[in-house]
Amino acid sequence: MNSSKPVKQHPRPYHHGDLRRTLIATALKMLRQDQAWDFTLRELARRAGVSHAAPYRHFADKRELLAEVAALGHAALQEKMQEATQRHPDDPKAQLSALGQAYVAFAVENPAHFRLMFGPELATDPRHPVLQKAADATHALMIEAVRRSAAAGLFGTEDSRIQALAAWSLVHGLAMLLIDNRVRPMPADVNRLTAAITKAFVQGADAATR
Amino acid sequence: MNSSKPVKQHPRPYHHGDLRRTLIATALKMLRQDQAWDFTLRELARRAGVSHAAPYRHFADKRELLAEVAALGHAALQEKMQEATQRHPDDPKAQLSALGQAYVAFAVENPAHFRLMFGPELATDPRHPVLQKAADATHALMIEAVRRSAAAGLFGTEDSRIQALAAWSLVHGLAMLLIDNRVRPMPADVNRLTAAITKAFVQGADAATR
DNA sequence: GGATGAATGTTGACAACGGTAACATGCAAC
DNA sequence: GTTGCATGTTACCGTTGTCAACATTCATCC
Repeated sequence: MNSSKPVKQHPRPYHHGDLRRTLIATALKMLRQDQAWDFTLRELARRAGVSHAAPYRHFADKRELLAEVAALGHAALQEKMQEATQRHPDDPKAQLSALGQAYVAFAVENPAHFRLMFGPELATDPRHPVLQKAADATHALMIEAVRRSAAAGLFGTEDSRIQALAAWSLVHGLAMLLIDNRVRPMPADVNRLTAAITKAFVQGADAATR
Repeated sequence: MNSSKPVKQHPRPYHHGDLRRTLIATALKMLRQDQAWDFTLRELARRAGVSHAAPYRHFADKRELLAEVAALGHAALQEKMQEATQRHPDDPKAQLSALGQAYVAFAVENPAHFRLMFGPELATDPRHPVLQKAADATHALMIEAVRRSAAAGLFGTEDSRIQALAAWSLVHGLAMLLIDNRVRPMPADVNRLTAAITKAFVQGADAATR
């Protein structure tokens, strides 16, 4: 019977209650929809249903919000990478290849998020340790995989840090070229293309050891 | 000898006279100085010594100006790439390696320009054919070099388009990771690092043919 | 050689943005 | 219940990209 007192339910909690999470979730949604990370903080607030100044109660500024979102992206990417390697428990070569494919696939599926994660707007300044740590963890996964391959005899005697950087560069560059529409027409079966390239890389490294 | 009539010389041509070129030149200067391409159109006008609306007499909007600047970057990069290949007239392997090094060196020396050239802000929309053509020409140089190497027996039987994409991805990714400070500490001798990686790639491809 | 029109530049306006400050509201603890 | 703190809102600031209206110069034709 509709008491006259405002119920503390869905309709309009005068204090949103969970804005921080909502803002991040909305930002993720906008990343997916607009394929661009340069949305407006005010637009974000609008979609979250709050005033344009509300976000500032939870984030110092726009960059801090974006950094957090980017860090989440790294977490998701890392998960995909680990999943890919675990699919080939005893085959370092296959692991490395699968890792690369997972990397590129993530970028192609989440282009805006990927660009945000690696873009210069957040990368160059040292003010966001959250993002820095997340990015380092991604890098570490790459290095680890190459180390395992090296231990299994791949890569010959080359410095494994350099080989790791080469592997990372290869997939990172491919991802960038693909999502920036630099490779046209964008191949329908990106997976096959990526597989071909990563396998060629591994094979080359393999052959070079002999 | 100094007629009283306003000479059409340096001091203050009430009509700047060569604004278009000046704007582009100033933009290039700001790219170099600020290491960022997101400067303000108004700031650009200020430095060029004109009012904030003057640029609109020469460019439809900011993106058009940026597209032109990016296209110039491609031209410069292509020059460096060609120069590098011509340094090794009869050695396709060395050519490919030198090309890659030139590519990365350009990126490291002109990070903001490089990011502008390949960034999504101008790449994804089809509205700037100038830039599109310039970028395609860069790509073509890459393909050409790989084709020559393939003709010389490198790469075995692999599809040369795929190998070209792999080579491009490698150097592009390395460039991106370097200028985004993803590889830390930024190695003082980037050239040695790049040389090691490109040579490893060529050697791998070479070994794979046998 | 003066009128005329196209280029080119300037001023002033607009909405939108990121960010801050002052004020309002609701929850929680004494 | 009062009181304090977290959280939300409104009002404001300076800046930006862009446009429209006005001003100035230059080339051209009678």
